[in-house]
Amino acid sequence: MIDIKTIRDQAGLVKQSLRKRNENDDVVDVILEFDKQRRKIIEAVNALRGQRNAASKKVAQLKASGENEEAEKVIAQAKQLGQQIATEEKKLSEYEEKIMELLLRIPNICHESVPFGNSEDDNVEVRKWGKPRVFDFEPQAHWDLGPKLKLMDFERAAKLSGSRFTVMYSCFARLERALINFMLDVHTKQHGYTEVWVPHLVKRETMTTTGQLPKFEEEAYRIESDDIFLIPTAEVPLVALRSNEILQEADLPLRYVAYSPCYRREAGSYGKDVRGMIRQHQFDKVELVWLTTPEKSFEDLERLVSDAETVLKLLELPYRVVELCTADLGFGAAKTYDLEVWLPSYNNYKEISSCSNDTDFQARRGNIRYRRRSDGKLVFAHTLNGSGVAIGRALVAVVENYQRSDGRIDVPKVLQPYMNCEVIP
RNA sequence: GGAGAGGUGGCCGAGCGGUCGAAGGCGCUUGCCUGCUAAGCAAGUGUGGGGACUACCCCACCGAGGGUUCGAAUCCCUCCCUCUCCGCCA
Repeated sequence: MIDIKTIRDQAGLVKQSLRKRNENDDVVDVILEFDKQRRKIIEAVNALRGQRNAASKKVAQLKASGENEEAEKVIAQAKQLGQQIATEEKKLSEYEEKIMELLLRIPNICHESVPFGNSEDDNVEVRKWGKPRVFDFEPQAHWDLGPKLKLMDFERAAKLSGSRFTVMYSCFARLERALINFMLDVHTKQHGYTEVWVPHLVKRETMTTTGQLPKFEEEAYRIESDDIFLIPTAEVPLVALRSNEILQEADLPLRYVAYSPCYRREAGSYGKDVRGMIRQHQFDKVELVWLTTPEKSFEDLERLVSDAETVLKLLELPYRVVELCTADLGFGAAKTYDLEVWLPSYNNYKEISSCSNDTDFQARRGNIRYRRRSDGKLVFAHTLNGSGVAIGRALVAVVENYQRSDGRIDVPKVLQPYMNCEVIP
């Protein structure tokens, strides 16, 4: 959520940011008008309440000195005031609700460094690492190779759960688990993250903190009986972990890493990535989250990206780093880098990690603050999140990039201790 | 799921219808004192919102939301959470 003060003081900037994202900016003027009304009512309510408080005080005094008749008179007046206050308060809460509803649906303000663009085609490649392997045979896509090896089973997954699910057996199932452990170890041991184990079902409030709600409710799986949601990423519980808390500046940055399954309805992506396990309703991910200060957050984002890159480097998977343009930026993000891994089946790079600085957008929604040492003030923290990295897509990348002409798959060196083998199967 | 207890400021903890934004303690800040440190003494120390927009005034906030009342941290209702016991259970 952006600060209503920013809308008041820098309406132009907010409108510009919305337009850069290809969004309508009319909402800004609507909010400004509601805000004007709201403040007018607040003035009125405050004055009325002041009068009533004074009257109540008088009642206490009069009763103490035994002037009961006089007290009754004042009580009658105060009762009148109470009714007026009630009407004004009702109007006030109506405006406040309207403003909050709109505010919760406005995306974060793009950082000035974000390249302008109209679609994902305008994203900017920042750097490349590794060279896509040149095969001396026709490499197979994982959706062909996996079932052929009887290690991936899309048919039975569909029987159990419908489309966009996968069943895996033996070496592939173990590879999934190996990747999870490998990545958690890299981030905890090499990068110093704190490992967190999180709930996969969260409250509406928690989903609102990170920005999944209210705008994208149709994207989430919801358990109706309890109005509780399956997390679409561990970012949700990790960011909200410290909601409504006051942090110590000395403790910042807090850096969390968590493995979790991710559940996404993928509403509206009907034609996309229909083959294989690239786009699933359920997938595993190791997620990185930082809670940091406004002064450091953009610098920290570079660190976060580099931490995610380390995983791909260690796996020796060719990838590139792309900076998202304004039109492709996510709802809560002020700036985002995507990591894209080379996939032979796509003959292209495919997103495997997305690293964003959400600035104070989520912190304001979740009320995550810290006490600033320099002046003792409470300020909203900045939150960063990034995949470190997506497990399912990493598995696909390993399978496709490490395949041999005989259909077997070499196990990347760093995974061998986790797999207890050098080749699959 | 059943029975009971409870949720108060950065923390601990009083208050149970009016002068309570909230005693007391701890912590923190400043000043004094002091070879250093510790102790001691004194003062200060919540957040948010409105308006004047400087040192000022007002309003709200004692888990959340409703209600009773001239007036609620204090009474009533609903919800959330924590703890204890019972039941069930991976």
